[in-house]
Amino acid sequence: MAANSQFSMAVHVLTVLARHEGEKIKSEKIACSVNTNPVVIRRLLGQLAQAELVESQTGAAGGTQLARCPDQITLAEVYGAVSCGEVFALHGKPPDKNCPVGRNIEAVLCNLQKQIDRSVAETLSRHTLQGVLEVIEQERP
Amino acid sequence: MAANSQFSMAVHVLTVLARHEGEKIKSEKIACSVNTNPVVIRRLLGQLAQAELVESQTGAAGGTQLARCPDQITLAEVYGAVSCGEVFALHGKPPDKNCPVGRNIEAVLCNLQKQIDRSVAETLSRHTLQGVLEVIEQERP
DNA sequence: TAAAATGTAACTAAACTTGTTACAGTTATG
DNA sequence: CATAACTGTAACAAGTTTAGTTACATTTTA
Repeated sequence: MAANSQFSMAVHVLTVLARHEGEKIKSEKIACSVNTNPVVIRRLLGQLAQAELVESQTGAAGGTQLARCPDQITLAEVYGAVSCGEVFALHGKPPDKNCPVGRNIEAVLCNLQKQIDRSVAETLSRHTLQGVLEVIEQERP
Repeated sequence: MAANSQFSMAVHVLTVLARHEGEKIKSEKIACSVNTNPVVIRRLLGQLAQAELVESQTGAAGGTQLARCPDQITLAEVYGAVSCGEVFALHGKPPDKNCPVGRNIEAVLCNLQKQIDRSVAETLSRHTLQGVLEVIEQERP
């Protein structure tokens, strides 16, 4: 189970909201499409709300809707919102500082990590939620 | 603890080997620099050997050395060898196929995943072990 | 005031990574 | 040839993370 599919879920959730722009959607309805528990969805929506990608309303007749038009939400923002963390982890325990490699490798890896993060962000910023929605609508058999 | 630092460890291990080209290095010596257990290193070396990046010799006076020159080993190969898996995971449970989004979202995400993998590989292929080694040697105070 | 929704805390279960011990197999060397 | 010194690998424990679930306080509509 442990594999972090939050980004996948987030894109899914936002796409469902995008298909119903203007409407307020209940967490239970989204959960049904994602095939999970409504609480899992609400937790995820909390993160997306913090990133100001969605807006929720409590109370009866409450629900969630997009905070912006789908063509103004890039997948890079979504990725940043759910903060999947880094692509690879640095050393758990600190390396031996008596060894030249151990002393300097972390800086190298940290730099590498930043390059990869930028590269991933750049790739994702080329996609918008609108683009995803269009593929979905178009691919419907 | 659970965060997959195998790529970091692999780069570390290979850099240590690169610093001693031609010599056979014992897993215990590497483990000392990485600050972990020799068995962890040997497991990692097994993966690197399968990818033909290193060669090990058993028995007394055994050890491991690089299978190629450091300038002919890219970090993309290293990343591939330890197979950290994908940057994000697809859905755990399959989405609801009655919903248009649930029916088609996986294809979209899968495609996205491939794009990101390519992007990461492209970034990493710009770095060689030789390059890492030079930074390490140069940064020594 | 009651019903219906979100927000959130707490707990469980499953999966994964790392660390550790133990031991079989291999090889150099006295 | 016997021993010491390595690698390779299996098996297990411990810690962390994710997802799922239950429960309940809070908010809002009707």
